[in-house]
Amino acid sequence: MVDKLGLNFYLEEAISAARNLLGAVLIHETPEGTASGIIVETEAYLGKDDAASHAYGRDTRGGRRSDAMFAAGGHAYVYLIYGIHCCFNIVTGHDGSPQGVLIRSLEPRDGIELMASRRGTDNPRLLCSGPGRLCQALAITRLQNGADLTRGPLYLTRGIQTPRRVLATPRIGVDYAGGSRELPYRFVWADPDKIRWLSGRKGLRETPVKQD
DNA sequence: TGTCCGATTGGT
DNA sequence: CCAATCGGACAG
Repeated sequence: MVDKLGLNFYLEEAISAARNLLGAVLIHETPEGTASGIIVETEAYLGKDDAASHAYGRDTRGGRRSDAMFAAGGHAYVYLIYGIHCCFNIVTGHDGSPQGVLIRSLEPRDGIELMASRRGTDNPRLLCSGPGRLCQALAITRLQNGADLTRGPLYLTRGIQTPRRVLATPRIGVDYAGGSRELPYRFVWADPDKIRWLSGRKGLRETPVKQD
């Protein structure tokens, strides 16, 4: 178990965090074994002014599904979508500021056999390309909602590689969000060896994002 | 209590 | 293109 990302990393704003999370490694250690992947696709979701966000129109917690988004950065927000799949978010910012980063795709790294078993497929491209798929591959469920990512078996580490090419595109599946629909809050690692792991190829000709 | 629908996925 | 499957959000 190596250098977990610490609290300071998670306190930044969701948009810059979403960009900076590309290349980090998401790891889940379970009794079955350890599974991990390199983050290659993210989306930022902001607070009460972002119509695509589950925190839209909200200033405070209120016994709702999205309450975990109000936690301090470094916690998990996991929710069930379509009654079937889970989606995993990394909460960012300070306590009371509801924002987070949806992890949309990973490049599979450790525990590939375990992930294949959980996913019911050997096709490496179908293991972690998509928010629901990666949750199944890493055994992330609503039990992890609110989990502290700086302590415990679900955590991140700094990756080895640094993205050379990053694109920003509109977020996927938020056509209901009116004016927020077109905001370029989806970030994809667009280098040739990473594109194959993305959940979709749409919008890959959008705004290039300045590198570090 | 009742209705509507989703930050998705997999199969026709 | 469409069904799966269920709980959150909101109207009444």
